[in-house]
Amino acid sequence: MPPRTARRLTSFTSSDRPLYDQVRQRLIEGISAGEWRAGEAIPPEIELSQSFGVSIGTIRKAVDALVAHRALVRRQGKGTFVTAHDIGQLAFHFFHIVPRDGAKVYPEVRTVGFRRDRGDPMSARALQIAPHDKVIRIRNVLSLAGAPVSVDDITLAAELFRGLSEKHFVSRGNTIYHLYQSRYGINVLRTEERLRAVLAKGDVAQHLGVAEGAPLLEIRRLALSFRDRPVELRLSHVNTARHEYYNTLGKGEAL
Amino acid sequence: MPPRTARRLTSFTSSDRPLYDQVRQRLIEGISAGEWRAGEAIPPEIELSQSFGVSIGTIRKAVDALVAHRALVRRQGKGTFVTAHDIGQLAFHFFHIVPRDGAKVYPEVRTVGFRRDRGDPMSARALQIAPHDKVIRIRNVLSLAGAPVSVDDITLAAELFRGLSEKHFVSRGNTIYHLYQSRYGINVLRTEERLRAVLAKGDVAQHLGVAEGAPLLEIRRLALSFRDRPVELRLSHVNTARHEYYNTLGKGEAL
DNA sequence: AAGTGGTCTAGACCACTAG
DNA sequence: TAGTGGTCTAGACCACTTC
Repeated sequence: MPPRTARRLTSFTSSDRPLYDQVRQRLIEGISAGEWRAGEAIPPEIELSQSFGVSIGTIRKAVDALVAHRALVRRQGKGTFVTAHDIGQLAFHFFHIVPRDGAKVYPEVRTVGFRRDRGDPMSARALQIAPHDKVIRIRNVLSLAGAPVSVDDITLAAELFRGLSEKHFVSRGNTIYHLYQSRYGINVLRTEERLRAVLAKGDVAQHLGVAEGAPLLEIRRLALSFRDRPVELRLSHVNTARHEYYNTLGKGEAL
Repeated sequence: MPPRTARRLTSFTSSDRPLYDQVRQRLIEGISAGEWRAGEAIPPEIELSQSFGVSIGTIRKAVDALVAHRALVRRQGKGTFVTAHDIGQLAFHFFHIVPRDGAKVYPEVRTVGFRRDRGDPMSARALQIAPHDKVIRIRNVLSLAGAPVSVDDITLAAELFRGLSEKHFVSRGNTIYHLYQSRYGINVLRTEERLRAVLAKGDVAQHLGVAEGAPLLEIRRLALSFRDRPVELRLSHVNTARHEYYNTLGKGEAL
């Protein structure tokens, strides 16, 4: 066996980071750059192993990390694919409003507002854009089993979503993230959410069909892509009379 | 090299589950049974490898899964330890109330109620005990920076926590889970939480120092141990005027 | 120096998918 | 049958901790 140091230098410049970490980084770059798009397969492990000049075990360790982050999915006998935010269980990964009794249902989305605007200081800071850069503001009303449950006010950096228009929001389901991915190549990987209880008022109360002063769950969500790049800011007001926000901390599966 | 099948039979009865899965299961059993207690080290990998009759790589894969679930922590050069729910970052893993502006602070806990009772149907079902089995009910008031923020009503199966008394709750911090672990050998691994917005009333409002009808965040939390065994049911009412519930979905670290 | 976990390799064989 | 990911092994060497 040739000395490892020599081989490492053929593919990677010297670095103190582990090899699998560098491979992981390269895969991320390939996905971000659109080299492999959502739903497409990345090259087979053996091929990656050869082109990167590392062992298959190292490739597997790099891929493992990306699978854990839901950036990739493995399918035995078929290949390893870039995660697609299609309708399906994955759509629920970032949608946590469930009926207090029954089972999960797909939400119906109705877009009631769409306009271009200048960013306010709060949004701009969250989205990491300049204070008065252009933004797109969308208001959606989400219904479950026919009844309105949540009013979502979405803010996007116009820079990232050129050419976005109201007609793109006719699709079924909560998969705006699928739209981001298929049309703009932006993969939402994780979100940060801040929840509070507030009192209903104004048009939000009207949309939800509740009285002013009714208790609502307020959710401020920031959606992030690779390298924690901010993608979307969303302010939701949820009527929790018949629904609730369900969350599981620690790995979801039992040990 | 001897055939793998022969070796496998020396340690494991025939099974279609992967070896690393069986090793993982055995480690879980050892921890649950108190063979290695919280904060203690499990045997070194090479020793496990020999006693289980599998390769070190297989041991590592089994341990990896337990580390991902926070049941174990690795410390290079020292060993692999059963996770201890001591004061520290781990205490925050299940505590998600943060100031809306400032940084995280340790909550001060004051126990204002402790009594033995019979389970109501709801609690009994969640804790998986018979409808009228004995339970322990505790009420804690959590304060951050001196101001009361949350009223927690905790229900425990008396069967699991024999001899528990009010005086055990004098400790600082949110680490009731440390008490469960050190005194009863029960490791809380994950929680399920259901959040709603409600209106303040009665003694809860008084404890929090808010008017009746103020919006509060209600959290119903079920804490689970190995094999999803229910440990604790907790009903919290949080004043989110100056604090909020912070949650991150998808792996917490950036890619 | 001894002992621990962390990284990496090379290769065998199994399980699943597709033509 | 060929190609993919999934499991498992055996062993080398590195990085860190402790004595």
